[in-house]
Amino acid sequence: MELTTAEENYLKAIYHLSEEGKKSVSTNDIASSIQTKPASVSDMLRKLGEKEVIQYRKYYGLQITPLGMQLALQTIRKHRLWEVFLVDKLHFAWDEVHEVAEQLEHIQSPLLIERLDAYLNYPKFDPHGDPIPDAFGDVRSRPRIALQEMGIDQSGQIVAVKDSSPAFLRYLDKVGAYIGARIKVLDKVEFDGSIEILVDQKKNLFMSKEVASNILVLTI
Amino acid sequence: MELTTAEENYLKAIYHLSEEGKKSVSTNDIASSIQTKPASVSDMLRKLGEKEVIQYRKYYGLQITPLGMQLALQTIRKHRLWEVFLVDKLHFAWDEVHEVAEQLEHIQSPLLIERLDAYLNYPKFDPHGDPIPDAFGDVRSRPRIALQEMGIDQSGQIVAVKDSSPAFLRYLDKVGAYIGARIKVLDKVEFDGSIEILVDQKKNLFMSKEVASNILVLTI
DNA sequence: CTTATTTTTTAGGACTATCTAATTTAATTT
DNA sequence: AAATTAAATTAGATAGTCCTAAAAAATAAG
Repeated sequence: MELTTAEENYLKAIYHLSEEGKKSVSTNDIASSIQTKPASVSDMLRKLGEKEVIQYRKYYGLQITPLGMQLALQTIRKHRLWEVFLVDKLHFAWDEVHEVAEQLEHIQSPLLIERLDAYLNYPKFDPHGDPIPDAFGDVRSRPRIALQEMGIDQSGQIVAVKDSSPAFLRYLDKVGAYIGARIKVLDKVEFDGSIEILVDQKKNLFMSKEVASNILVLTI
Repeated sequence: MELTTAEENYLKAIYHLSEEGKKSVSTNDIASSIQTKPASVSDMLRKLGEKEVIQYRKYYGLQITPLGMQLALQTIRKHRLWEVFLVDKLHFAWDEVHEVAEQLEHIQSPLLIERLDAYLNYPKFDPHGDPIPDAFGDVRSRPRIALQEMGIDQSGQIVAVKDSSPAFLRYLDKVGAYIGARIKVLDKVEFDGSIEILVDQKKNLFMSKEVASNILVLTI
């Protein structure tokens, strides 16, 4: 089954909104997440329903089907592999990759993705720490908690951020709290919720609770 | 100035047909080179004329403008850089790259192409031996002659093929007459026009005149 | 130098994806 | 429960790209 670029973008948006734990995905949510008008979304939902990648009853809402899930994960896989390529090989910065990956993810060539995956050494996470689905769409996402939730003396590895705005990513880069960094909680201040961590066994870092709650850690 | 994917494809086809030495490029030529109908071509020519990438007078023919040339060369640059990437880094075979490069060439990101160029070490030729225009659209194409035209004892380097059909490329690969191979003409048979060459100073190879006239050599 | 043929263009339609404005349905408030 | 508000959908346009069939222009043939 073949989807157009627009259909892939809608389906990806639907998948992401579904994953965010929301009980149901609204037309307006989709419209604002892909910067289009609700009327366009209604049109597309009907089409996606006909293609059976979502189950859709008008006015009642939608549900992504297993087929739709599979297809969305393939697109996400491609997006994240390209991000790894851009950062690891072409030395793009975290906050420069998204727009280009949005284009690259629509290139149709199973062989290309297979080879790219091998070339990048079968990465499991993208530069933002999000897991890369495998060729079958399986995501082995290890349980992650917010840095804010960790206890004193607990150790872990930074694997993702919730807020991936360029400003936030640049801040993290500056202080050395990059994806993959090993950290240990040294102290937590009850009063303001701030936290002190040790990064890579050498650098002490203070963080406000706002920052710490945006950083996801894989605990050891 | 921004062109759509379809416009880029038409312009590229026009550029290539113009380069083939034909005095003028016909609507039918364009139609068959991009596998579409003449009616669609007429439509598009009007649009390309309005965008001033070609000079177009209906029924009289067209001429590519300096602007159009510049844009076509940028697309060709991207196409060929991607081909180098696919072959050098992802180990695609010569005859597997074209279709994928056709898609990749339309990705819009000047930074991406700049970085890709650097990553590939600023290649001057693509895997078929065709020259890669630089960022300004300049092509420094060295004079090349058909292997068939070389004299006995003359040396050179294979830089391109005229006929790049998969079958022909596979044949070349098999006999070791790859792009970049250094060769020397050992003998030429008057009778049938066949030629004997030494490849990489170690392998003797006999070629019919049909094959030899399809191989382009940069003489030393 | 007319007629026939080929080439090219136009006319009109289909399909995708988008929009604004109007309408319909659902949810909320009083 | 009726009225109001919010959300979602449909109607009707527009723009891009392609098509088939018909018409117009240029070229070739008799």
